[in-house]
Amino acid sequence: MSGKRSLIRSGTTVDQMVRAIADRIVTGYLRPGEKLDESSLAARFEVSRTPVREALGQLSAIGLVERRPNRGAIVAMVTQEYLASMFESMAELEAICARFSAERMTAGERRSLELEHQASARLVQLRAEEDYEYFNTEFHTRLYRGAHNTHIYDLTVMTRSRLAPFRRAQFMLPGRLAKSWQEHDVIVTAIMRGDAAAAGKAARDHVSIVSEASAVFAAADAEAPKVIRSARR
Amino acid sequence: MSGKRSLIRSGTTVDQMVRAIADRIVTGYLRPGEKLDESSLAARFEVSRTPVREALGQLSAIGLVERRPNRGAIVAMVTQEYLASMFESMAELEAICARFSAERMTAGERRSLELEHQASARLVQLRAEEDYEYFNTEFHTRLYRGAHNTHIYDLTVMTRSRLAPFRRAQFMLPGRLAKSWQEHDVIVTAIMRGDAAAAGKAARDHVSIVSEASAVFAAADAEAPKVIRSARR
DNA sequence: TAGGCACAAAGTGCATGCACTTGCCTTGCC
DNA sequence: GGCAAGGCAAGTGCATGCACTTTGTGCCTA
Repeated sequence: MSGKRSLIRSGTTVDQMVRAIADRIVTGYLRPGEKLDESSLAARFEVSRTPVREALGQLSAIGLVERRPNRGAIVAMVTQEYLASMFESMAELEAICARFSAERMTAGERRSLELEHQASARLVQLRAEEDYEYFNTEFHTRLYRGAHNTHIYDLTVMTRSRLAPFRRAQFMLPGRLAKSWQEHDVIVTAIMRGDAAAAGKAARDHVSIVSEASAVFAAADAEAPKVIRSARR
Repeated sequence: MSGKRSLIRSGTTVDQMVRAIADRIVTGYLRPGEKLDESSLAARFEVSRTPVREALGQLSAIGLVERRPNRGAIVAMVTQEYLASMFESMAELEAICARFSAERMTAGERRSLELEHQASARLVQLRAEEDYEYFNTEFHTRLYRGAHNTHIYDLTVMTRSRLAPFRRAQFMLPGRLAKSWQEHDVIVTAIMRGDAAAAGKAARDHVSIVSEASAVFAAADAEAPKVIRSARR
């Protein structure tokens, strides 16, 4: 085993496990409440239980998984109340980022924000949900970076990843694509004007709307946390 | 060894290690840059390296320690730039908490906030830095809780603990005690009025001032990250 | 039939051991 | 005397093993 590993490995084994498991949680492949069995995960990724345990520990430290002593780990289940608090926080964090972005983005950042935003209009016309989803993520990341505050960036990205499992399919709601673009447009305009207050408010409103759109799915998820033992390799 | 442990243990061994190490970091007993040797820590706490490793992993996940693959762990060193970003985030987070507190605190929460605040005036007159420090922490925690948003609470507490090593001795600056109380007073008054905007602004300003006060010490710390191997038991 | 008791199986928690990496120090060479 | 190569000690990374906890299941009893 020792020899084979080095071919696959990029960081340490533990890091890989953290990324692998986090990715499956964030993308919704592993669902809230689902059991995370150490031995199965170890077998699945062809490592021993030790790095799996460490990975689960780290994931629980950042809140993506929940660990009950002697009773194993599950993908973090989130109460409706805590979920709401995360959405609200997200709105506030994005508001801060937008505000700071309006004040601090460099000319280059502003330009590419605007360009990309205009380019994405096409995706809306084409109703290209998948592609727009990708662009949407990029757009928000630009805001986070534009705030020029690394810690806010960290907090925001962290919160977003914890929310990710609950905001899948937000663009499936009819007309959501176009509305999203228009809301982005308000934010971009405010930032280009350097109007911090307006940018903040627009960003907060935007997220609030997304929250409500997502809440539907979140509720559905919470009701039926099907426990599917991941079997395939 | 196996038998003896159970006497001491409260949570799992790993949890204890996390708390123990985090505590030493937050209180400044372990200083930024200081080396965290797995074997020494294991010996010191009379456990094997495994739980120590897991604890270090978790602490690195939340940013309190830094891990270099194959090269051990150190107490997280923070660049001046990142430190500044944390202080700025803190100001924004506290502003959010204060705003929400003004809107959402229950009558009981408002009452006890005000009472405790008034009571602390005595500590200022007595120049009881230590006691005031404790009260100060309580005061801010009340704000975080008063926001009635668990996730914001988590983010804020987390950021505060990461800042803790750098804000020691903030009340040693002459006159800081009285000024701090007055700033709190502005916040309390705004909250009692239910004036969210004013409360937010007052909280932000308050933290900004603390940041500047702390920055002095932070800078001093960063210059001389003495590596002291913790020896006592 | 319901309630509990004991035992078994599964799975977690930690200790230990070994391979590997890193940094330092020595040795030999120019 | 300076410098590179090689070897050594210290320390990390992961695998494995064993003890302990939890949970499920069958059997016994009232």
